[in-house]
Amino acid sequence: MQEIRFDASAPQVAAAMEKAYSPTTFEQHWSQRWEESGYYAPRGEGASYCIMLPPPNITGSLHMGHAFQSTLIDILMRYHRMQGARSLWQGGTDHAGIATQLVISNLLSKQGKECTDRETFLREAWRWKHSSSSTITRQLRRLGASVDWSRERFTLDAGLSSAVREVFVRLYNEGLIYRGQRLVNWDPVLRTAVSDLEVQPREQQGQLWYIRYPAAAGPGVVVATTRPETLFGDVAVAVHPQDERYADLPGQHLQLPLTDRHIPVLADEQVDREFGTGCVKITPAHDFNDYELGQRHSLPMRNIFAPDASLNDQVPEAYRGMDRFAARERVIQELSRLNLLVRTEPHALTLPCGDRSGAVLEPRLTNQWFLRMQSLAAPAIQAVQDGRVRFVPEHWSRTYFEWMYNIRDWCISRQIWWGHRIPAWYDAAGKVYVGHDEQSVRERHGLKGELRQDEDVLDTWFSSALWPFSTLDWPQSSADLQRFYPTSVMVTGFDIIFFWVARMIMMGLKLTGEVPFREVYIHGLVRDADGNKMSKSRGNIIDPLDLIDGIDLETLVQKRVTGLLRASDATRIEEHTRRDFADGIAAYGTDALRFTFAAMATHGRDIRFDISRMEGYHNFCNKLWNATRFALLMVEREGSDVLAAVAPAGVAERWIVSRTGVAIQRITDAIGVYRFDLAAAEAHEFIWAEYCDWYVELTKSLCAHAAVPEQRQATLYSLLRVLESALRMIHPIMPFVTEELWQRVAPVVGVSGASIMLHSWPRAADFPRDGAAEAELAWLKQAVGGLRQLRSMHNIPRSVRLPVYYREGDELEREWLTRHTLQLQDLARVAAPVEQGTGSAGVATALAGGMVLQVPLAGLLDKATEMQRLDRDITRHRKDFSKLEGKLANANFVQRAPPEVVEKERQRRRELGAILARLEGQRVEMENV
RNA sequence: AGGCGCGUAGCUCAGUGGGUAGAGCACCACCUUGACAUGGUGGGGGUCGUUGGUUCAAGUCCAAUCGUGCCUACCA
Repeated sequence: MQEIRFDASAPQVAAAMEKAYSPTTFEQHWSQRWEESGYYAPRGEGASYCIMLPPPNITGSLHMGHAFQSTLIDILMRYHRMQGARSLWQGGTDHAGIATQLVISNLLSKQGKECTDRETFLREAWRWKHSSSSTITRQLRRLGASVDWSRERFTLDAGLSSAVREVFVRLYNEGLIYRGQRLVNWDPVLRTAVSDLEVQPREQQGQLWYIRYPAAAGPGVVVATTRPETLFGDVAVAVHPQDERYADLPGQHLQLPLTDRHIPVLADEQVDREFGTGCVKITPAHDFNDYELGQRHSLPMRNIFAPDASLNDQVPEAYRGMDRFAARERVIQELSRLNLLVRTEPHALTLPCGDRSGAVLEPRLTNQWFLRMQSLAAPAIQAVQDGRVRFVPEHWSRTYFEWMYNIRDWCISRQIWWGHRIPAWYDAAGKVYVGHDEQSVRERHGLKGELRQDEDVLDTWFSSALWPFSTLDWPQSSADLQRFYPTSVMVTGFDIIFFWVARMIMMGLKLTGEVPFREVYIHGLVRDADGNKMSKSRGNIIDPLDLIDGIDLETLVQKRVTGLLRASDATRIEEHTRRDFADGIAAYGTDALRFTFAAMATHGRDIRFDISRMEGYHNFCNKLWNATRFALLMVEREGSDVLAAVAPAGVAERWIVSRTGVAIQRITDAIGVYRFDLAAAEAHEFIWAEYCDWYVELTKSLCAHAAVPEQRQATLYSLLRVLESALRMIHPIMPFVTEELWQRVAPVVGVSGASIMLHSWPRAADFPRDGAAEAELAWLKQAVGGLRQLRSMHNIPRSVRLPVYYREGDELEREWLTRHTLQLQDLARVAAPVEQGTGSAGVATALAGGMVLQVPLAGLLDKATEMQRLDRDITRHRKDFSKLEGKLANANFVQRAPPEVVEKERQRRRELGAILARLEGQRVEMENV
């Protein structure tokens, strides 16, 4: 589909451009156009390049982390697409079991619907999913994310669900999945088990209670505990076998307070003699350490909690049905009354909390499904060790190894409804059968009687771990699977190395025999300007779309203070918001946001989002916009086809071409090593500091003085040609503005194509390095800079042209002076022409290489100012010079440093010496004026 | 307790095989010049946390130390 939106030969193109960059006028247009035209789909026959979008949660809306990550992925996708790779960004969403079930339950209870059966709940859940799950994908489109939406997947899709069952069956048949009664982290609010990774440790100031357990005869012992209510689950008290204080205790029995039970004292090395009294109560059903100790000593397990962590019928009648925390109070009261509470002391402890519910978790003995990890981990460790999977930055592999070496079995069953139901069936006798579906189970095992499917669903991360291949039709060996798997790189935050990366590698290797991705690029986490994590409760969240579209202060305040968990936070949040965003947020546009993300994507782990930085990059967009407007205006003014240019390129053209090649190479290299910050910095530097500040300015001068139209055309051709390539080299970072401008620029230089995003990546080889031109321009810049400084320091108004004479300088420099005399006039406001000077009395000087540019004081310049300026320069140079002298006087340096380094320093000393001599001579003369 | 980071200009951060410390923002001065005041020109500002070591040479390598952050484990 060929589409030329602008006819560059029509004179109104540039004139029709808005004077100021205004992203809202075109961004959405292009994002729709690209998607409708199918540009996001893989194309061409190049090598495959594939990235899996870490599937966002269907409950979610786009936050800064998503926006940041998607920007980085999109930079990679657009870059590789332009490099000619057959590129696929596979997108989709995750059903997020617990999170979604929570959202929907809340929704239903708000509507007054109490949902007590699975079928109704799932019907509601799917209805909700269909109506609102596209929020985040819509938002991703606004970012310009070039995801191939035609292949969008959802973890509960039929195909992906079938893959999940297939994996479950295979791993079960191999004995890697097993069911058993184990102590697991139990969330009493959600009433489900969760895995170790879903536990959020939270520090809290608690208490340590010292409780006396009387012996049948004698005083008994004192134990220390942070959870007195669990004493009802006690089955023993343990001491260290070498603890002399209690040497005679093991074997004796104690009276368990508040009950009529007696429990034994036993000896175990696990006991820490230093802690508390050195006697520890053992509650195997409610503590992980006690559980292990219980196993060793074959102790009974007494489960005293119901699923909601209220006390069950294993406790004295008075406590039954009581909430665990109420029970704690009651236990303490009672013990105190019975004089069994010896003392209480404050104690800092870390409580395990559910990452979704926030509830304090209880270790609880339940039947769960587990995945054995040891044998899966070994090859996954190997894959990273031998480089089949490479972490960037490399040090994250340490974190990965650390976790993998100490891996524990994964509890994969959840007692909720929303998710992949476990494909296991029980017969009347409770015997379990695992298979794809009930039918196949019956056939395989010849079962006639009633079968009941397991009520549990799988942990969401179980299906996420399969995402790199389940989205590509695995277990079918599809063409896409062949082509795109293993995928190229996984882009994600360090917070989910374990959740995602590690499990994907294990599952990928186990089920496909291949790693799921060859590289893992770990990016930092976006924080606010003060380095705090962004969160609703802190009220420091920024919605990426507000940065794109803008938002006024009042709306922003409202947005931040509604829906808070604690209403008391509202005042503080409002205050901070009014302070930090006094004028609201301007509509900066997607490209400015993306450029900011790229610029911040260093290899550190915290990314502080600074809105002033974004404002600067929005200005950069404007700069680019206006540079293009200027270039097109120049072409229009010329009124002829710049392609007809026949004159050989001048030195300025050769220079900008050379610099363009360098910029392309640097950006290419930076993206290759995931240094988006360096790529952004290079683009910024090249476009602003080289193209705009120098080449555009030179163009004005060159065109104004061109003797023949052909010269002008040659200059303008380079102006446009370089711009066209510059647009391409920053397209991956800023897709919208580059497309909008490229559509206008490309036709002028004979580059055709439907879209910049389908065009090729610029090649450095097309912009050859030109050392001679670079040296010459460096000289010119130095000359201009010197004269400008002189003007500025002496406060000479712009309107006054400087009379300038030259002295010294070699033949080459005199040639350069002649060649650029007009540019010197225009850029440094020099009065033409620059003649050879006759003396040095009464002049201020600027140095350009070996040449001295003189400006007569003649009432223009102030002697005292000039003396000051000279002194400043002399001081600086002398400091450098003496440092160099010292270095070169050091025999060790001269002997041991590489000869080329020594030579370089000698050369520098010569130059510096010459400069210093001139400055000092100048100073003597100035003094005599 | 173990692991991993970070400490460079007022702020946010670069600094690539050791060889002249950089950018953006902020600040000061001047300038509405025909792409852009969302701009231009010039300028000020850092003994690179501290101490020691290796080296001819250390922001960079090594060790120690201080500060700070995160992760994992433990916490009766």
